[in-house]
Amino acid sequence: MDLRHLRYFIAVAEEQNIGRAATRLHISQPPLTRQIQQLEEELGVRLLKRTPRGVELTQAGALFLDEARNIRAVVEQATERTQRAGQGKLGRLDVGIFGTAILDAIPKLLLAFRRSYPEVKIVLHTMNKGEQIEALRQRRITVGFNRMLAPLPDITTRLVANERLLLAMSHTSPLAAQESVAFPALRDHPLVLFPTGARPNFIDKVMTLCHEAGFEPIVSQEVSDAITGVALAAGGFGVCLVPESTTSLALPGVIYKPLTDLPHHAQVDLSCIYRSDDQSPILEAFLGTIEQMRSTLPSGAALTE
Amino acid sequence: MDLRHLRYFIAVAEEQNIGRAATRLHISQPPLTRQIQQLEEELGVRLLKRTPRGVELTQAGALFLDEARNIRAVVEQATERTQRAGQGKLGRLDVGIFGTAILDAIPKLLLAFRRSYPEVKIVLHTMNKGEQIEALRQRRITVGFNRMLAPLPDITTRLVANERLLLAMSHTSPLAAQESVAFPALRDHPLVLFPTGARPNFIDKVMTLCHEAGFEPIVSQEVSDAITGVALAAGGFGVCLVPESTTSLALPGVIYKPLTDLPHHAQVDLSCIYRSDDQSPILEAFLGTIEQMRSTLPSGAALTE
DNA sequence: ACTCATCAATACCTTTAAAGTATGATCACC
DNA sequence: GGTGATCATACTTTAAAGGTATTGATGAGT
Repeated sequence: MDLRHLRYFIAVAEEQNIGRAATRLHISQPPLTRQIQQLEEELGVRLLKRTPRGVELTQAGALFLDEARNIRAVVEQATERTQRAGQGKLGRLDVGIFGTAILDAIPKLLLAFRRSYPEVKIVLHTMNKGEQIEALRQRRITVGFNRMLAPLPDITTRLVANERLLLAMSHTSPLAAQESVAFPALRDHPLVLFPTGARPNFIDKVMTLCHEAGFEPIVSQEVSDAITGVALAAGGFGVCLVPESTTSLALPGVIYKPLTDLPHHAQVDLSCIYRSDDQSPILEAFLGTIEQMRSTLPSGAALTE
Repeated sequence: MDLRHLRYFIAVAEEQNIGRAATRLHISQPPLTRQIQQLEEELGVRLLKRTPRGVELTQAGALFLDEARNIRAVVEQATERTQRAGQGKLGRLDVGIFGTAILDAIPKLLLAFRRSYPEVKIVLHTMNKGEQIEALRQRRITVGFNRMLAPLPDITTRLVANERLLLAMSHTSPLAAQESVAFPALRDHPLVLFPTGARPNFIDKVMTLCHEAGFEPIVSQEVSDAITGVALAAGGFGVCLVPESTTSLALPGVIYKPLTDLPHHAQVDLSCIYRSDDQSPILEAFLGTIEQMRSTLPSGAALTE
């Protein structure tokens, strides 16, 4: 049986006349007669009763007419859904994010994407840098977000935003009175650093900046993530260098101060990563959304990749 | 798009390899490649990613695989249901019955049919003789039950049962003391007759029997149906001749007595009627059930049609 | 009762498209 | 850098759908 048989049968059933149905189908009458005979033979069921004025449906034929119309609708829907999936409009996007990536840029991006592609289900997976790479390779996620990614052959990195560094501290800190803080002044203040974990990381970056400024920092504590770092700073453990987006994290007693006397490269990137060979239209769509969002993301617009 | 395309695509998706899928489908590899390309082109969607080791599904392909399997299942079910309908095992049987046909034979028949064909929905329509003929011609019912049907060219009549006549009366009736009643004795007793309506009817039959026995009956009352007739008899309006199956109607104060001295043809038929040109397998099945039930129906077994 | 009109079915031919054969291109894997 | 596996392409064969002409059946109208 063929979809053609169904189409033909529906036409014949609706016209109650093989000749008229043939005209409607833009074929001649004899082949239509044969196709219907074929269908009846294959099913082993008489679908039509031939009368001198045309044909009429048997009970089985009436039932099959319903079924045929249903099948036609199911096929149409399947086609349409598949086409939407092929255009990246329908499906699922698994995103790997790190703990504090939930701040600022990424929610904005995901909301913008969801607005454009409401039928794509976004699933978030919290995982660290190494886990993201692993998950990308195993296709458990389609895209990941992270900072300071080392280049890899099979994973493409794409800069989403570049953020300035700020200093988080307790409002009781001796630096709290200043409008801004000169970076070299940090030589005399204990630092809370994060994140521990896969290298290179933000701790390495801060250490390098200090060395470039000609001092060895006093490390008060190394912690796993930004939230813990800011919390310790609030508790008086020291000051904590953070990416600008972290200011969304308004813990009680925490204040953020801009830094001066920093080199131009003293910024921290936020990038997304995906498999280099991934052709998925949903990924395409997501990267397109990032492109459109660039101007609204911190510094991103001003930077080349 | 064709069901063949779906079948082929499912095989390819399952084998993840066009060559192997071709083997499984008992065709060679190139036509299969082409059919898949055709499918992709028609949908405008890339369903497979070609790799050196075979093929793998894209997201859209994975979705289409689900859809294709679903369509296949829907088509299979449609086929099966249609075939059952063609065998009279699935569908609907509209039956016309008269008021007191609900007694005895007809319920037995309907129950037996439902046991053999549980997926045929039986719909009962209470209507009199004329309405049944009309409803048959308009296809609102497939089969009707009635008594004393005049032959018609487009309606076939088939005897289901032949019932003896009994006499219904009040337990206070002067005839109540006898074990049985000789028919000619009715000349002195007022009769309740039924049914009024389309001729020939049971009233005509009773009148003829009286005339044949050499008397003009005293007609106490003519009523529309057996229930009313028996009820009036119970109320003392007279005695009432009824078909044997009416004894299922145990109204308070009613007793039934056998009749003697009656000619052999003093029986009343119960027949079913259907359109002579009706080839419906459900009707076939129902007539088959009647055939099987004959021996258990009153006198039916002993009679030719 | 007979003819005509209508419609489905059949016979036979044409055209389209699916299946087969042979071969080429690509890429991992030794 | 060959070798084997896999998909794609070119070309031929075959099967099946479609077209034309005609027949057969049946009911309506004269």
